[in-house]
Amino acid sequence: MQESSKSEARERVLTAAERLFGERGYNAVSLRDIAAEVGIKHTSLYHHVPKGKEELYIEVTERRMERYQSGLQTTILLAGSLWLAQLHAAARWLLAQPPMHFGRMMQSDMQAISPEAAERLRIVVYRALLSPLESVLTNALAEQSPSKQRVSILAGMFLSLIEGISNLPDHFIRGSRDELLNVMIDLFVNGIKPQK
Amino acid sequence: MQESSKSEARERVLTAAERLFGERGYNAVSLRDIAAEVGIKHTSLYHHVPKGKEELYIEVTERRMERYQSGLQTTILLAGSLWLAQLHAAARWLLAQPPMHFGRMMQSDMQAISPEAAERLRIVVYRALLSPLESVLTNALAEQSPSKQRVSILAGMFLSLIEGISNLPDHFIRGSRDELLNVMIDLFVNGIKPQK
DNA sequence: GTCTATATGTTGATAGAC
DNA sequence: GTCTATCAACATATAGAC
Repeated sequence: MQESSKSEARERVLTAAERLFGERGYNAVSLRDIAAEVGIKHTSLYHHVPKGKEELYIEVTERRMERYQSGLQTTILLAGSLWLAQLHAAARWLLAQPPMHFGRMMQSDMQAISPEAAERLRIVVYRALLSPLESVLTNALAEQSPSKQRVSILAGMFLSLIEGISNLPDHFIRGSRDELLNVMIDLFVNGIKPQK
Repeated sequence: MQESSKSEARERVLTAAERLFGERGYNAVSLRDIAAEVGIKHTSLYHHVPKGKEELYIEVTERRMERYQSGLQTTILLAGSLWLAQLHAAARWLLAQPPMHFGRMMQSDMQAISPEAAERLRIVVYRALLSPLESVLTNALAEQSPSKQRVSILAGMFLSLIEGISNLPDHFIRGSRDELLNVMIDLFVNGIKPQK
């Protein structure tokens, strides 16, 4: 154990990068910012990530997405066998995480890296977030034996609704985000009309 | 008419800036990009917008939002008196526009400008997009006499669903975006269950 | 693993000629 | 209104010493 092949210095770099990229996005984070957070000079980063900023971004984004996927799956598993409870649990878990900034990732960060890397990452991101939700929705819609296509679309819309809550400026949130979550789930399950 | 106080050269600058900022976001557009589109040098921009890039961004974003507001209102007005038709018309109109990139605006562009300007713009953006939808939803929920609060939230979620469609990578769109629109409206009105 | 020194490019901005 | 010339600041990246 005295030789951690994935050195712990490198781990500190990745952790800092993941946090900063996640919070501010690709363009708004410089290598100097990341290095400063770790307490080293920015040129030292190249020892850990020889190919530079883009490689760093790709690596930490993949890490992050793996954590999203397993976190979501675990949350759903622990929520019991009722799909409505699973849906609530998934939404609550997602809102408890640092904001995804899904729209920014897709429309800003992906544009700033190479097209090939962007295309790969887009798929990774969608798979990580959609597939756990798709399994829940397949249960929810069991009596309708819905198409995989439709399940995917509904899962995407569920994510959009979650993301919308994060995008709201504070002025529009009188109550807590938990209340919004309930309104959101109600909308998703029953549509516009029933207040409850 | 021979003296257009708002000179037409300035107009060309604003038009180019509006398009580029809208497509790529604040950080990804340089003053040189905008100038090149107009066919002038980037230093000439300062004659039209003395305070520089941020002023330019604020001005064109406000313009854009005014057009969104009036476009939405007109669309809804022309859609007849049934709220469901109004909702469809609003959604179709929004999807026919150049993508809003709502999430990117809120999470990336707003972060790149001064906090005071960002706070003002956030409110402008939300008012422009939400208020026309709120009027439709107030009709839709008439029999429930819903709170203004709830109507605002639902309008925001409607926008999130629209935005979600723009954020989807092409791989996830087998059919047309029009089909997605129908699925989306169905979800918004009836919830998850009815296939239709 | 981290440093210093350095190369190279891009950005937003100003001054002043035409 | 547009230009040229110029600037300071900041970015990513490389080479090599310790």
